[in-house]
Amino acid sequence: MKYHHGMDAPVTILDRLLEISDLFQRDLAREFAGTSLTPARTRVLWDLVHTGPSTQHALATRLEVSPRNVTGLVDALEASGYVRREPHPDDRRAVLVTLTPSAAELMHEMQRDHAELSDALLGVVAPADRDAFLRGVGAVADRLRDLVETAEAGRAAARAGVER
Amino acid sequence: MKYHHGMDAPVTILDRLLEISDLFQRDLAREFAGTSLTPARTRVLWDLVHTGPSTQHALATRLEVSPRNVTGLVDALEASGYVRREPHPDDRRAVLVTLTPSAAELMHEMQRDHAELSDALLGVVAPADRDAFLRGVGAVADRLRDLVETAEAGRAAARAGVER
DNA sequence: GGTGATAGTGAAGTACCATCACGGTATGGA
DNA sequence: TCCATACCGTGATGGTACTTCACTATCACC
Repeated sequence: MKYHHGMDAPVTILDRLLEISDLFQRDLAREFAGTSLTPARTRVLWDLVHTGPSTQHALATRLEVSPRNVTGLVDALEASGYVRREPHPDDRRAVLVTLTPSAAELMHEMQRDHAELSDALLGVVAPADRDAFLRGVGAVADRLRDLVETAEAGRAAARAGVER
Repeated sequence: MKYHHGMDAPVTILDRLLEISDLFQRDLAREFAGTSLTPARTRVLWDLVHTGPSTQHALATRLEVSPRNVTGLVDALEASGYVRREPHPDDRRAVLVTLTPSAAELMHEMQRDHAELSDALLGVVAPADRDAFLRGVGAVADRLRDLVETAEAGRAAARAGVER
């Protein structure tokens, strides 16, 4: 009973939840293999179809990445014809990133597929279990969100106190 | 009713599941901020504590990445003192990647934390919902695994038929 | 003892992300 | 009106995570 590395821990719910996300991301990546779309670039398009034309700064804030990174992502998307940079009507510093019609079409299709997949997955849960399942997932998500939030707040406080 | 980009789609279960995974990964990243550990390198350690000393090739197979990539990850882990490369007893081409004692300790601690978190999350699900919740997560994971598997098999078949 | 697979790595390239420095623009006073 | 300051985007630079291709060293087998 020293190393017991062969003693595989049982598969926990957390493992299952992580596996689900992993499978989904793998599927998404496979879907766009061969195109110039990548997960990060798709995230940009996904945001744009939800919020409409946006400045790069706003995009960076919502996606929680650096503005510099957005520049690169938009560069790639623009080169492939998914988005256009248009001048901002009343701020000459900013640009408005807008989906091209074909990209908008693609993203709407993706939204439909996403909703369909979600329904299909819910469909495999036994009807009697469905409500409890939804409540459970919601409760876990809420709790985790809470945990991460306080952890980040704690770290931010520690940083403010100790550093600089 | 043309673009309705402001028309936010409702949050689906799939969204929730993805959010859970995202939160978890964010928490993990935050935990190792400041150290030389990163998600990919942690994955290597996680595998090693589960399976014991391993060749890089076996590691690459299990993690589903290229052997070349494993070289780089092990380089970094070795430089930071998490693993050692030891000669394989009966194959002079191969090396055995082994956890250093302190890294083994760290990973066992991580296993405990992981199990604890999993329990804590299950704990926030109402007791009456728990069984249905577990069945639901299992069913969804199984179905998704199935979907991804057949999708990949289909693509592999198409590639074999059309290409080269 | 040669031949073909196998283990690991160098070289080169892509994607994603960060920070820092800088130029252009907006904005709110003095 | 003019200036300080804050803000938008991007060039430069660098790190991590991944890939494929070419190459060496070794193994395994006949």
